[in-house]
Parts: sequence; structure tokens; C-alpha cells
Amino acid sequence: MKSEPEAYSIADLEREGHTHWDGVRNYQARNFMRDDMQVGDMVLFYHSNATPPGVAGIARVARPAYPDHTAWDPSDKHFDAKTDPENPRWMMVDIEHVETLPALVPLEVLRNNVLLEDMPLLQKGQRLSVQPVEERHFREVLRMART
DNA sequence: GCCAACGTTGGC
DNA sequence: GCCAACGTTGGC
Repeated sequence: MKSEPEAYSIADLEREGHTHWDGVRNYQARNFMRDDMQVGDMVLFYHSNATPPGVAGIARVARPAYPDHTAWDPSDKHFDAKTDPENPRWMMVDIEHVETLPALVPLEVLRNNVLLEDMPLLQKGQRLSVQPVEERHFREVLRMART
């Protein structure tokens, strides 16, 4: 899961303990949350639009997908006038903090690891804020974070 | 259904 | 700030 640290960082998650992942307004990203994320699933917390960008921590899914109420709040940045509360369009999950990595694993370092070359995050043009991670990639990123 | 215009993401 | 990539919108 990606977040711009100026908006919400791993430090924010560590301080709060858990959060709901509101504001996703992309159907593919929503579908991953709604269809594929289960309580207990582990999450790489990625800092996007950062200097440098990279994996900053680990979280865990704490609640399966449910309607994102911010879609109906006209004062919210991600308000969507076309979504009907009777038929929710946008969903979110809750995540809880697991670990703030001792040091960020930069995107550039990830790109230099051949074991990660087919990781979705690193594919050209990909920009989904929620995307799947294979276990082998997850483990490799953690191994890199610990060395 | 096609596609141009526009908006967003996010690395650099 | 620039720009590539991609998604959405809306006219036709």
C-alpha cells in the first residue's frame, strides 16, 4: 500500500496503531482491497512521492473491506457525488502497525535486486496505490531491510 | 464504440 | 517543474 508520507506516513501509523485506508478512488485498487485482502494479510507500507521513495514499514490487515464513508462527505478531498450510500462504490480496509523499518528500503535499491524484477511495484507504468505482493517478494524486501 | 481532452500518479 | 503512463469523461 502506498502513501505519500506528507499525507500519512509509517510514523503516523505507528503513533496511531491502526487506521482506515480511505480515499482510494481507483477501481483496480478497490478490487484488490475488496476481493483479495483478508484479516491477517501482511502489507508493505510504501512511501511514494518521497525523497527517496521506498518501503518504510510493515502493517497487517485488521478489518476486511467495508464502505468508505468519506465518499459521501462533501468536505472530504475524495468526495464522490455520484456514489449512492445505498450502493457503495468505494471501499476501504483497516490496517494496523506491525513494524517501522530501521531504514527505508529505497525504490532504487529494490530495482537493483534481480529477485524483485517481476514484482508488480517495479513494473513500468504501474501506479496503483494498492497492489498485490507475492510472498517471495515480500520476504526478499524484508531480508533487504534487515541487512 | 471510438477517441480526444483532461486529470492524476509518481519518479526523476 | 517535467513528463510518461494510465484512467476517466463526454461528444459524436
